[in-house]
Amino acid sequence: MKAAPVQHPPVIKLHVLKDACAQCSARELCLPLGLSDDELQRLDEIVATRQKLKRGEHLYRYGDAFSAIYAIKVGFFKTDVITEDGRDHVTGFHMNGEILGMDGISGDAYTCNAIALEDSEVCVISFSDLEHLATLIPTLQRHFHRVMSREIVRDHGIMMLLGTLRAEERLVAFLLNLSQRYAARGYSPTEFHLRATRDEIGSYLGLKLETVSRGLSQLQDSGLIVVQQKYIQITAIDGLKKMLQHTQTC
Amino acid sequence: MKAAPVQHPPVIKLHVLKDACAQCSARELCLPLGLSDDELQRLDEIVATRQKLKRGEHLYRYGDAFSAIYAIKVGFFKTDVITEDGRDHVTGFHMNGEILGMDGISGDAYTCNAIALEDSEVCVISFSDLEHLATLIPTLQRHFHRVMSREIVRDHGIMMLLGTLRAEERLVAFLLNLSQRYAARGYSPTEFHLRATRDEIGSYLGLKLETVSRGLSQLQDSGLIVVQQKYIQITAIDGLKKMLQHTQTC
DNA sequence: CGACCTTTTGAACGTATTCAACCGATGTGG
DNA sequence: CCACATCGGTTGAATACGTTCAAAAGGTCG
Repeated sequence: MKAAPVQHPPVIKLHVLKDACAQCSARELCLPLGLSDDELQRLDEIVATRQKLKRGEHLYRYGDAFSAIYAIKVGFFKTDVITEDGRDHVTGFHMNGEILGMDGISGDAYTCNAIALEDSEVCVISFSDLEHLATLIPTLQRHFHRVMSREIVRDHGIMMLLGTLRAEERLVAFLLNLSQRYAARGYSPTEFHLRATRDEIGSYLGLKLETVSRGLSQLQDSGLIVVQQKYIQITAIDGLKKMLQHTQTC
Repeated sequence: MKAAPVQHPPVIKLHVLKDACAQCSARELCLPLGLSDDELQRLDEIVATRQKLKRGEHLYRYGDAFSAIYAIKVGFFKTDVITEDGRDHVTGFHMNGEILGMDGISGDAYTCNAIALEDSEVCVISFSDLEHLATLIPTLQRHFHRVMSREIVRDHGIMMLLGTLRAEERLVAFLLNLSQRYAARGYSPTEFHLRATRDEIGSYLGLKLETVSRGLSQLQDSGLIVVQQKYIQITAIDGLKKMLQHTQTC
């Protein structure tokens, strides 16, 4: 709910340097991918502000005026949509290097809520600035299009999950997806903390929280994972993968 | 199961004029939206070819090299994704004015199949040409971003549908969505032909074809619609809408 | 006209949900 | 520091919903 920042060039130069894209650990997963040093610096210049959020805070809300997209620097977010009749549905979990807010472009207002599930920090990228810069740096334009396209492909995957998988398979797909994304960030692919509650996971997977809980217990009983509250350890990743390749019919 | 059609681009130049965006009935829903006459013409120039497809033919397949997006001029398409283990899932139904192929941008290959459900015609838009032109025409760039964003928002809506609605509610949402899109194209919002089979609708909605059939019969018995095979008449659109607003819990 | 595909409908079944009780972890204030 | 309240998670039993299996009717297209 802050007012749009006035256009002072940032005053604290030291922070800018240390926060710059070039120094960011998420660089290889984020917008700067593939840019030259020179181009990177020009992108840096339009990332006017960074914003910190405490656990539970909204980055933006459904209906807020759209003016920026956000790159997650550190932290973990969920996005959810709400229907007229009050039902809500988690549309995604998002970690560092990923871009939030692209849903807002089409109607000049965000169409979902983005909520930090742990203390987080994002880079605020003015969308009009980004579009302008994209006309000057083809690599940036192309990469931004890839990022949007990747979001579409991701959504198709979730639709498939929701449309064709059974409860336990959905959980497995969810865990493997997290595992892979943690791996891509240099974290352990077999050991991590869920930041989301069973209820949030259930909403994301189209299941009730009890079903999520039962599913996790069952995977543990099968010796594939170890669960302790939000702590997850994958003890047989191949076993999990096999559960998804397993053709049910015939 | 037909072999892919051989790649003759249509040779006939005279058609180009008559097929131009300015004359297209889908113009107001398509990429040209908001362009000046001059800009429109420049867009027209990069739409090198139009392509006709018979019912059942693939516009592109999963894995095909990506180089173009497609604007549907006339016709009706479905897109579906296929998993390693053979399950497939319909991710969308698409009508004139809508853009296909944006899933291919991120990985330089299409990630789903696009199949004509009736005889159709599309405009082939070279993506590199489009990106180039977008750097020159900010309105076009902005609008293309809106189109991609709209696709993301649409997908979120489907995820919500698949994650939270019951079988009959999914059907109602599906019918209302079609109704609204037909209305936007100047067709009757209360009377139309389904181009998809019960099986395809079921795949899209995460239901079995029998459930789709039963659901439609039930809506008919409730006096909300009339069904005759693929012909649908909505006799009480407010009644349908009420079914979605109805808060189930408390 | 006949073969095939799509759709409808019924009955039995299975999976996820609902309702409910309980447990454990976390956090707050006296 | 402990008692207590709260929130999140687990587990069981009954229920409901959609699926599966099956048969038959209705369309469509060669």
